[in-house]
Amino acid sequence: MKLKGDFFERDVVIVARELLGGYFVHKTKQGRLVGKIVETEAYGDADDLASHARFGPTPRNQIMFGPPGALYVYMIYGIFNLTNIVCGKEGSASAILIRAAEIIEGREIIKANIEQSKFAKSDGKLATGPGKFSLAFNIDRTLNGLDITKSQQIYIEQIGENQEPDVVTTTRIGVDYAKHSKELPWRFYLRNNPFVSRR
DNA sequence: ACATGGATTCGCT
DNA sequence: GCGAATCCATGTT
Repeated sequence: MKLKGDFFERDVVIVARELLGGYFVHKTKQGRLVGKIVETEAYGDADDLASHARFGPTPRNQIMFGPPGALYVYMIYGIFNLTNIVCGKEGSASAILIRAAEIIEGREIIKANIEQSKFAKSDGKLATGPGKFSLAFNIDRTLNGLDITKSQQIYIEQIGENQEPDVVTTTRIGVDYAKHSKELPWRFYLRNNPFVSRR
């Protein structure tokens, strides 16, 4: 079933873990793209020195302060877009970075999407990293603010699993600048899944 | 107005 | 392990 607003209106760290195994769905003009989420990171409010919210509300990050279930998409290094989902109550700032997915449906379309970029390669690995995930699933900044709990175009399905997933909890990638916050165990991935971006 | 540097990826060493 | 590619948000002057 599709995830609704109350799922995202909770602590970002809890939601980040529970998102693992969910199916990210984007219905594009070319066809349906579906990926199983295998790696996430949680980003918090002003106390989290790795989060865009650390400076308070700004034009770029204002969507993080809005209602849960919204997409937060921004450009990094002038090259890639990164896909996040806003969590917590309206007025609080937090979001989950989707870092990697296992392709379930739309592989050929996704390959073509990735080949459009000068800086990503489609051979072998398709959505193994946040930049490649966004490319693969056609997520760009025009979708910033889209409510995935109401959209028919983009949503996340929770699949009923027989058993609890085996989750690895560790520190986040690429946040060495974040002083003490870089030690927070806010990265989650499915153990032994080959599509996780790094060990 | 200006300077800085990043929630990345790939290729070369 | 390191540097380049390349845009723009943010903090500082």
